[in-house]
Amino acid sequence: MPGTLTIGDFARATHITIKTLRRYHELGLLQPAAIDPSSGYRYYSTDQIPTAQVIRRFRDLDMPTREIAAIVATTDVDARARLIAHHLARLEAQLDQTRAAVASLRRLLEPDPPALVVEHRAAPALLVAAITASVARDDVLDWYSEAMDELRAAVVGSTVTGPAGGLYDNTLFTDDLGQAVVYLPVASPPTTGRVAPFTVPAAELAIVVHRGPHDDIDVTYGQLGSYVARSELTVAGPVREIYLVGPRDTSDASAWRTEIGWPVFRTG
Amino acid sequence: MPGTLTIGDFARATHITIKTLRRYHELGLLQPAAIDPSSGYRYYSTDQIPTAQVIRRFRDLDMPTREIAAIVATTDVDARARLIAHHLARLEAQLDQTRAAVASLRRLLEPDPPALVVEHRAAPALLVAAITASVARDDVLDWYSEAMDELRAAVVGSTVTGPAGGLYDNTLFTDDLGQAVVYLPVASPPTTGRVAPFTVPAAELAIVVHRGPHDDIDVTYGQLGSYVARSELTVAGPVREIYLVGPRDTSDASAWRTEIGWPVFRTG
DNA sequence: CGTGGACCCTCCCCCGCGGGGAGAGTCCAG
DNA sequence: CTGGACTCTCCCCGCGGGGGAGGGTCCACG
Repeated sequence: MPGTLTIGDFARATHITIKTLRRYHELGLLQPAAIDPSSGYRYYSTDQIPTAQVIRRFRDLDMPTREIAAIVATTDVDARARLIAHHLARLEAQLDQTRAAVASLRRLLEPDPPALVVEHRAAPALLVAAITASVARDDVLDWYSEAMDELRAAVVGSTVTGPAGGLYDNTLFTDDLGQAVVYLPVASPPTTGRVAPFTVPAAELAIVVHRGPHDDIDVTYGQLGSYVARSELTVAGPVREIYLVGPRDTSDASAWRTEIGWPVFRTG
Repeated sequence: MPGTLTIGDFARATHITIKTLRRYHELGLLQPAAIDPSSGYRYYSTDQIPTAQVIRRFRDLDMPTREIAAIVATTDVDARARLIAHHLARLEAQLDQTRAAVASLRRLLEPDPPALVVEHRAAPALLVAAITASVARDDVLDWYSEAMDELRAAVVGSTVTGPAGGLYDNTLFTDDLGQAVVYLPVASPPTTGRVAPFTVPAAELAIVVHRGPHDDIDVTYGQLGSYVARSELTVAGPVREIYLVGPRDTSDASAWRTEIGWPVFRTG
């Protein structure tokens, strides 16, 4: 039959491996035009070559096969454009992340360990307006900025009595999933949507201030952690962060200040 | 013991999951400072925190764990720098590839199918200086440029009687691995290093010329493949490419011309 | 000093995307 | 008709990581 290709011919025409073509078939990404019911042989049409090439391009861009399947299955031009745009946005984000990782690696390799100043403080209980949720670690940043927007919107009119902060469950770091709280201290916390009054409990804290963007914050965490271990202290409860200076205050990321508070009590 | 952390403490201090720390241990990437022989408990030293953070940075940059292991195990600064530079080069290449894929995707989605001109030609046998090897598809580009440099060096003094070319086994496209030949036609082919005389066999060819950089070359292959299928022809032997205009001739990639020759014979 | 709850252990299965290879069936030109 | 090229399915492997079961360990509090 003219215009019909065996899987090998199709592989030659598209530069896609036979193995991969078979997988694309079973994933529903690229259905052969015909399958011989007795032999199971796959036969492709020449019309499918352009589709296969589009698939190849998207795979080169690391788009997940499920999304590619959605795109090639969609005839609606707008929906298709939306899917592609979504993926391109993800690529952008990934590029940014790579750039950030490179930069912070450079900083890390600089033989310039800044002095570590750990402060101990007995923090009293604090009444705040808060949003609480169970979050995965990868989602924390997105979740945080959304929640903080909602918080700011909920407290307009009230007097904000201090910098914003957050409490992060230990399991967030050990298991990539845990409770997280973001809060704003206000005189009389409202109850709106996800926003609810909350009392940050009193605690004995070991505190260190992280300077600069958060790409490096694990380094500061590490310093604090090693201080705590050396001082024979033990962790008691969720880690606290207080955002003394943040993106809302200045666009100069190197001026940001984040207080990290580790609830401790003396052991042994 | 001060300065000693359980795996959970270490996870909190480094922001690396317990699961991942255990994997890094069994991969030999990050050995715990001590292991309780009776309980199997892993204990880490605070000194290991910076190492762990370096590992995390490199993983963020998608460096394979084996390479990271090599880096953290090496005390030789130069060797370490070489390893890092190597990975940065790989990241660069990856960025280029992404850019190319995006560009060619855009071209592909433009509804602008250029006219396809397929020529038939009975190519006579041709004596050439050639390098032959079994190559994986991912390595073809690197292999090609190395081999071509070696060829050019081997034929200085001889008269080059035509454009460079290559022969590519079908299994290169169906299985990602196959024989590849690159050649330069010269009057009297030398034998030096990998370079040896070779006779490109006579063949009946279906020929199409690909215009522009090779990012899109699979599209031209697809057009030729679908022509061959519609014409009830069948493939007989390795695909041939002839580099009429290439990077050596002009840096304007859109001016490049590559002849693709598909050995065919009439079927049925 | 006992005990409960938090913590840690190993082991196995899962994901996506792809490759290697065995063993058997199919296709088709000479 | 036959042989060699082609194709089929099935299972295992790689990477880097996650989920969860089942069971042992640690230690502060009562």
